Order: sequence, then C-alpha cells, then structure tokens
Amino acid sequence: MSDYDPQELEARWRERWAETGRYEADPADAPDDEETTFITVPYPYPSGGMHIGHARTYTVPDVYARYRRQQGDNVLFPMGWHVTGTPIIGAVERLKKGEETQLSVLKDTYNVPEDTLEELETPMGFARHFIEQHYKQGMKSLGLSVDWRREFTTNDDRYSKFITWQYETLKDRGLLEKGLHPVKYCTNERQPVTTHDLLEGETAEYQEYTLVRFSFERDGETVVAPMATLRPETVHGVTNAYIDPDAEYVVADVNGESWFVSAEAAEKLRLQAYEVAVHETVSGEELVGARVTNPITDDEVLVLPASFVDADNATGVVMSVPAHSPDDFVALQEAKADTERLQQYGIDPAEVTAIDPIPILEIEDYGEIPAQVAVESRGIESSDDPALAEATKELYNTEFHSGAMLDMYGEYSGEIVEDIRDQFRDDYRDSGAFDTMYEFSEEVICRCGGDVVVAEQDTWFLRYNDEAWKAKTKEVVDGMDAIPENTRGEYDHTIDWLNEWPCIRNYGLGTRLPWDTDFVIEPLSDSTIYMSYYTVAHRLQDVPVDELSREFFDTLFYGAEATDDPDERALELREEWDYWYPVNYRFSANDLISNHLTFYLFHHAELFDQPNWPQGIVVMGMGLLEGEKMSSSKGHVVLPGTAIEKYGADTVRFFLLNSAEPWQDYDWRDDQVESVRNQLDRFWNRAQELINGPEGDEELTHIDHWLLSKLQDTVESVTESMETSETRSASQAAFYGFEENLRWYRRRTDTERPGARWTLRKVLETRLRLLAPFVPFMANELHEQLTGTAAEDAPWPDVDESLIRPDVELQERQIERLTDDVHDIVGVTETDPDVVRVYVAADWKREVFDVVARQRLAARQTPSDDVADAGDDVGAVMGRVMQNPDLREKGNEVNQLVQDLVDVTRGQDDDSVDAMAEMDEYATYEETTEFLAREFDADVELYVEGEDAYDPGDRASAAVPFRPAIHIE
RNA sequence: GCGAGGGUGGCUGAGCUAGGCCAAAAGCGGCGGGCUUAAGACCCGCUUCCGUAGGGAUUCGCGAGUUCAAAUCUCGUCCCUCGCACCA
Repeated sequence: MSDYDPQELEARWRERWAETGRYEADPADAPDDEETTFITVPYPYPSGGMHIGHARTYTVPDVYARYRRQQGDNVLFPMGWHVTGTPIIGAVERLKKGEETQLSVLKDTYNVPEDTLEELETPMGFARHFIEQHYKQGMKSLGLSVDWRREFTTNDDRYSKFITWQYETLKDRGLLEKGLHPVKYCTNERQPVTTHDLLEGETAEYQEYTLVRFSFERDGETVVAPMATLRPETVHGVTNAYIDPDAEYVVADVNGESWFVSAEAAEKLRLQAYEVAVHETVSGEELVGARVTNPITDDEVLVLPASFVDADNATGVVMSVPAHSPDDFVALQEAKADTERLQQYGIDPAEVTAIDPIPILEIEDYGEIPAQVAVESRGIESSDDPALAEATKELYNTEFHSGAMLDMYGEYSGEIVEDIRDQFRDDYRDSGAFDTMYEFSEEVICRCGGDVVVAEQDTWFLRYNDEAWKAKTKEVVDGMDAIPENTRGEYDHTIDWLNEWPCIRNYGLGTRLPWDTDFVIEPLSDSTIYMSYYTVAHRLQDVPVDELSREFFDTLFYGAEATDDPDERALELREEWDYWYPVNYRFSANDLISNHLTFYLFHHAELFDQPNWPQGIVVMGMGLLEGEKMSSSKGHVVLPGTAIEKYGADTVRFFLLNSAEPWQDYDWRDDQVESVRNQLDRFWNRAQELINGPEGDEELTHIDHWLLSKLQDTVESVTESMETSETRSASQAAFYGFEENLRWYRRRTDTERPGARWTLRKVLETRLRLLAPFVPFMANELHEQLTGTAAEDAPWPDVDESLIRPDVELQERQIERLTDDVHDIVGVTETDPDVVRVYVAADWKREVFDVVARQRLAARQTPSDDVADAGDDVGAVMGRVMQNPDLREKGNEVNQLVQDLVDVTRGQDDDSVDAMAEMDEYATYEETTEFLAREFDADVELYVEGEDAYDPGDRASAAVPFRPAIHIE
C-alpha cells in the first residue's frame, strides 16, 4: 500500500496525457456531430504571469470538459493567447526604462531570472515568456485537458488574415462607420491616452454639456456666448448669467461664427472638432453688465460678475436658474447684497434687485421656488456653507426624477425631466439653438504631468447602436443558456445600452485596419468570433498566409456557394468548422458581460447563422487571497506552480472548484487548502485499503442496500449539478456529502464483512468516476488500480433504479433517529446506561396511523386546490377513527395521538408516507439491538407497548408510531 | 445616479426559485475523548441558551405584513460588493 504522493503520480499522468495526445480532438474520433461539446474560455492576456486567480477561470471549463467526455462526447477545449493592444507594449517599455515596480513584479512576483530579462524587451518576447513559462506550464500542471495543437496568438499573420476578413465583411454590411468620438487626450503629449496612462482622474466620466447659444451684439456683430449646462431643460428659468471678470476670455471664430468663451474653452472646442480661430483675447470683465439674449425665450438677461465661475470648466460662461439651483439662488442673493461690487462694474443695483427666480417645473413638497425651500430649510446663508453642495445634489436629483415641466414648455409641459431631457436637448440642437461640448467630471492628469481633456477624434467604430443588430443579438440571448440564469437580464441591458464602439487605436499589437493601416484593431474588437478560429487553427498552418484571402474565409464560413471559385482547402476546413460549431459553453468572468461577452453575441448574431450562435455562457466570479484582492504589483498573489508543488494539483483543483460555485467569488485561504489536502490524503488511504484488500462478494445486508441506495441519490444530484456547471454542489455531494453516509455505514456495520467489502468497492468505483473531472490525477490512478482502466475512460455513472430502496432508507432513518434519541437522553441525564429498553407503540396506535396514511392517500386522489391541507385534515381523520368503537373508547388519548401523527406526516411526501405505512417497526428495531448494544455498551431490550412489557420507568405509554418510547437505567 | 448581486450561528458558506422534515448542511476554528512514544495526521462526540428523559426558549441586517406555519412570500428601511465604456 502506497502513501499519497501527488507529485509523483501527477507527473506520471501528465506525461501519459502528453504522449498519447489524450485531449487532441478530431472529428474522426466520433463522426456524429450530435455528440460534440465545444467549450471556450477567454484566451489569457500574457502581460504578466498566471496566478491562482486565473487558475480557476480555466479549471472550471476543464471540469465540464472532462464531465462531457465521460458522458461520451467528443470534446474540444482549445486555448490561444491574446496579445492585442498596448498593455504588453507598456509593460515592455516600463521594463526597458528600468521602472522599479515593474522590475519587482517580474523578478519577485513572477520569478523571472535576471539573465532572462533581456528576452522580455520585445513585446512578443515578453508575451512568449509568460505564455510558455507561466500560462502553458501552469495549465499543464493543473491537468487542463486542452488540445494544444490549436494554440495561436492574436499577433500571428494567419490570425490577422482572419480578423481582416471579419472587418471587411462588417464594413461591407454597413456595421462599421467612420466618425467623431470623444477620447482622452493629453495636451502635453498631444495624443490620445488610455486609462492606464493616467496619474489622476482614472474614474473621471465624460460629461456631455449642452451649450445654450445666448448671443449679444459686439461692434455691430452678433457674438455667441455659449452657456454650458448639464440641465438643458432649465433654459426657460434663466434670469441672468455669470462670468469670471478676472479670467482670460477670447473672441474667436468658431465654425464661421463669432463666439465669446474662455481661453481654455477655445482650445477644448478646437480639439472637439470645432473650427476655431482666436481673434482677440479679452478679459471676462468685458462681458460683465452686458445683456445676452436667450435663444429659446428671446429674453435679454444681465451678465453678472462671479468669482465662483471656473474658466477652465466648459465654456467659462454659465447661466443662472435661481428657482431650481440652490447654488444660483444663493449666488443671486449675494449679488443683490453686494451693491458696491455691482456699481464697481457699472451695474445698476436696482436692476439686480429686480431679478426674481422663474419657476419652470413643479415638484412636491418644494413649494413654488424649490431652490429657496432647499436653501432655507437647511438654514444656508452663504455660498461657503458646505450644506449647499448637498442641497444642490438632492434637489437636482429630485427634480430629475420627479420634476414636472410647467406650461411654458408647450409639448413638454407636464412631462417629467427624466423622460424628456434628451429629447428636449436633441430638438433644440437640431434647430440650432444648442451645441454640445464634452468635459470630464473631475480633473484628469496624464502620467507625463500634462492636462488631459476630452478630444473628438476621427475614428472607425462598430455600430452597436444599430437597432436591427441589437434585435438580432437579443434573439441570441433568448436562445442561449445563461448561467447563472440571473445574468440574462444583464446581457439584454447591455445590448440596450451599448452605443457606437470605436474599434481602432493609434498603436499596439494586433491586426491593422485593412483599408487604413495607420490604425490597429483594438483588443475587445478582435476577440469576438475567434472561437471559430480554433476549429481550424492547426490545419490553417498548411495554407500559405498570402492565400488566406477574403474569398478563402468566405468559403470556409459560408460554403461553396459564397464565392465563384471556392478553394478546396477552405471547403475541407469548413467541414471541421461545421463539426464543432456552435460553442456550447463559453466560460468567462462576470465583469465581461458589459463588453466582451456582449460583443461576442453581437458578432455571432451578425456573421453566423442561427445554428452557429452561442449556446451558453457560464459567468465566473473573482478570486480573493486570504480575504483580500490579489495584486501582482503588491506581490499579493499565489502562483499555481507554488501551490501545486506544496499541495498537489488535485488539491488545488478541488479547492478551487469546491469552495464556491463558479459565478461566486472565492477566497484562497491556506488553512482551507491544507484541509482539502488532508481530506484527499484520507480518501487515498481508504481507497488503498479497499484496493489492496479482499474483493468480498455480493452477499448484501440491509445496510449495504442502504449505502447503495444513497449512492444512487448521489449520482443523480451530482449529474444534475454538472449539467449546469455547479461545480461546488457537484463536488460537495460526491465527496463530502457521501463521506457522511460512509461515516454512518462504518458505525453500523463490520466493514471487513465480504458483503461490505463488495459494497465499498462498488461505491468507490462509482465515486471515482464522479470525482474524475475534479481530481483527475488521483481518480484516474485509483480507478485504474481498482479496475484496470482510468476513470476518464470509464463512462459517467447512471442511476441504477433497481438499487433505489426507499423502504430501506426509511428504516435506516428510524434507526438513526432512535440512536440519536438515546444519545440525547444519555447526554441530558449524564448516565452511562447498563440497559436500554425500547417500546414500540401498541397495535391500536398503529391502526390510527394507518387511518392517517389512508386519509393522505384519499386526498391525493381527490383533485383539490389544497391537497396537502386536505390530507392533513385532523377532523377528517378523527371522523374515521371514531368509527372504530375500540378506538372511540380511548377518547382523548386518541385525539392527542391523531394530532401527533398528523404532525409526523405533514410535510412528508407521498412516497415517504407510503413507505411508512409499509414499514414493520418491531422487525426493524429487532435487527438493530445488536448495533445499539455495541453503540451504548449496554443490554438492549425491545418490547411492544402493553403485551406484558417490562416497564419499570413507566415510559411505554409514551410510544408513538415511528417514535418508540425509551427507558434507560 | 444607472444597472446587477448580496446581508444566515466565531469565520467561510449552504438553504432561500416550489413556505412546514431548519437550531438551520458542509468546511475551518474551538472544546472534550480516543488512537499513539508523540503529532499540525487520523477516529468519535460537542460547539445559541435553559433542562438529571428524547424537550423547551430565542435566533437567519432592521421594522411591519400575509399565513395554522417564514431564514424562505409581500412592503418599507439600513448597510455592503461589483460594473458603468474605449480598459484587458
């Protein structure tokens, strides 16, 4: 008998799998494509090493793959490498610059040897290192059943040909369009930057300001003073405007008109695709005291000086809506009070005093002037009051969700702001009264130290806002399996919400935009249909790159009719594509629903026919390490290699799959992993005993039938869980759940008995097959030792109906109950009994039970809305019982008993009640006395209540059917 | 703000979709006992409170409701986590 040595046995199996190409899947293995399973995971992005958090992402699908194989499917589980975009390039640059944290991540966290660092100084060298030394090695160590012949990187020439085909096709179908799009732009480096390039403001959001085109006369010319606002619908409530008198403004030619904006704003507008030529630089003071005309109402309003206006935000000119903005309300009050300042700017204070707030919408509990109520109810008296910001936030919020527009809004009157804001803005933008400008919600600074602003750049984007495309994608969602089911709504929501998506970048690895090679197709856009590429990747190597034309892929994916002169090789490949597709399940991370996974659905909906649409997606949660987020820069990671060395791959796998369901977050805790290892050790040792011990023979007793019956339960529930990728429930049931049964079994019987031997070996064999997807190394090894074949080559167990024994299970439940009861009594009384007396209920009590059971049966056959209630109807039972004169005599005693028995059967299913009706209690306990005697080291005496039972404790009368009375002394 | 998911006994975490067998699985931790030269290994039992008879009391964020019956259903409320775009 050998000890459990995972390192040795796992190495042996890895070698065997590699040598025999065990997981290389070909159509020839099983020509009927009804029995194929094709599963994918997002290909890893090797911009760093693999840690234990990644390990589960790839192990969950492996478990499913192994399960389907045992179910008889030909299973394809491929792997590739995503290198598109900038992260790898960025990592290489940081390495070349000798950046400290980067060096530490590489050397300390991922153990890159000093003399290897140089190899990492090219992007693909960097990627190659982590692919080979980390991901691939980690995956092989974990025992992932991947078909390695099909791997590729997204920077490969052939892959690029494939992406080229995809984007040319999309362009032809009108789903790719050129246009302007807001991007983050560093004013120092004069180029677009990504979130990773930022020093500050990583969480900044784009805010779309509406510019309300107020205007005034200047030197006989009409000049536009665009007021920036996030609440365009308040335009009827404008009473005045504010400008910073001390800031620098310009008069500029903007798209052929004259505009008055802050100097910063002119630059931003230029970046946002306005034609801007600055004519004149002026002080903000120039506009103070001027009257500007509201383009919607034609009202003229006064421009007041205000130091709170930020010239570096939007246009530097703002409109004032004192009725609905607490800020504006307070500002106006302060302006009115400071007559001296007004006079200094040549403004008649009386004119300002005359300004009254103009209400434009109505909300409950806020009176006529909501801003006034908001300010005064909080006792705010000055613009310095911190409560003002809170008042503003709350009022804006309330107005947005429940503010109803007043009469001056014509067709919009009575409508809620939330419902009409966008429409209102669009209408006036179309009519020329409004313009648009983008601004960040907070300050954004580049790593180079430069200011980052919103720029609009000419770009190509995918038209995810196309209604027909959205509709088709929703059909994909409707037809697929979303696991867990509650994610389905998220896909629909994302489809609704998704807008145009810029799909190119200025630099990075990947595929060039075919018709404009200055640009690269970005990572989320070159990873939408690559699952189809796996089906032919290995065989595509035989076709010269140059010959992978548009027509080639058209033939491959759309058939011989798609082109005039179909390529024979493409037609051959098409057969394999056809064989594997569609993807049965894609396993991915839950935060990818809002982009990658939904893109995946979009592109499949468009490019492939319905039979090739995704069949299912399983979404996964993320991993924590000792309760904290993993972080490679902090070195807070566990590498798979380290963990496998310490515990063995099976332990690592089992922990990852058993600690939480795939879609739940899980926490890698050393003590828990350690404990899993101990459990596997124990399992191994027990198995060894059985394998090396006598085979026994099939002379089965009651308890053997019980265990085999329980085994069928387990097979059924494990299978059910596997079907929906519930790896936790499945492994829990197959492993821990069944251990519970074994514990009881060992207590109940002599396991050296030949029948027990036979039973335990049978149970072991079945469990090894159930566990093979989870702990393939150990399960295969033990199964082979036991039967001569590996578990993965044995079929998945079926439920054997003939072994399901409800009667035996019920009897065993009663025995356990009786044992527990005796234990309870021993515990409470703190006695060590010499004798245990058990009294089975008298026959007449059993008759009453039969009436209860019959009543249940009768109720079941009577269609009724509340079958359960009718079956438990105490009155009906009493009626029947009282028809028996012998029972009627017992009066109250019977009444109480019926109550008790109805309680006993309530909540039991019909089969259980049937089994109870059939059960012979006395006989059951009679066979148990020996066990009880052993269990309590006492004499056990069994009596029937009455019938001259020896009853020194006067307890026999307490007996109830299925609840025998007990006396110990 | 918008969208999604949660709050269960010392911790992790089932159960809650089909209310009753739920004082509430399992693992960890803790306690006691056994095995052993010994052990972080293994085996058995206990681990809300009360109780010298298998029982009772109070629990599943908080408050209210529906019901014979609620961790499970309804409403309200507080709190937490995640995603929100050009970033893989």
